[in-house]
Amino acid sequence: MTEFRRRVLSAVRRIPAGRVATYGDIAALAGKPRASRAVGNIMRNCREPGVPCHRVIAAGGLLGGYGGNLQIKRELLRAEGVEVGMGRVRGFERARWRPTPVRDNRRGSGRSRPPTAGRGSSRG
DNA sequence: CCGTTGACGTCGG
DNA sequence: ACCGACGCCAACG
Repeated sequence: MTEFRRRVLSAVRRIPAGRVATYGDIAALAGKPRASRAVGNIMRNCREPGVPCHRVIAAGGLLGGYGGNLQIKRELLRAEGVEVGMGRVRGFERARWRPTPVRDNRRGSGRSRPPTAGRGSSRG
């Protein structure tokens, strides 16, 4: 059990029913906004009880994957009130879990983009 | 919107 | 310990 791992599981557990979160969000909550992949891996072997890995979807509201049982994932979400379309969540932005509701005075900004380091750095 | 690219972290053989 | 695969994401052209 690594620090990252437990953080991810913890973040997923924090996802309330009727809402969804993306791998990137979970990864970010875990402290690694770039470890979205790792989150997927952790979810894959999601054997931990109480971890609603079905509430974790891909970016853009895409269901993502569920060991090929996307059907199950879809039903689970729908059972919680999350409308799911053709492999995509309806009102994804609405159902997107907001651990930090940016209900600040200013609007439009506030979302700091991660320093996508590497882009054009050393390739090959 | 599509294809390509760079990066993190974990699992399985 | 090494390598490939993965339920991915953001950015560029």
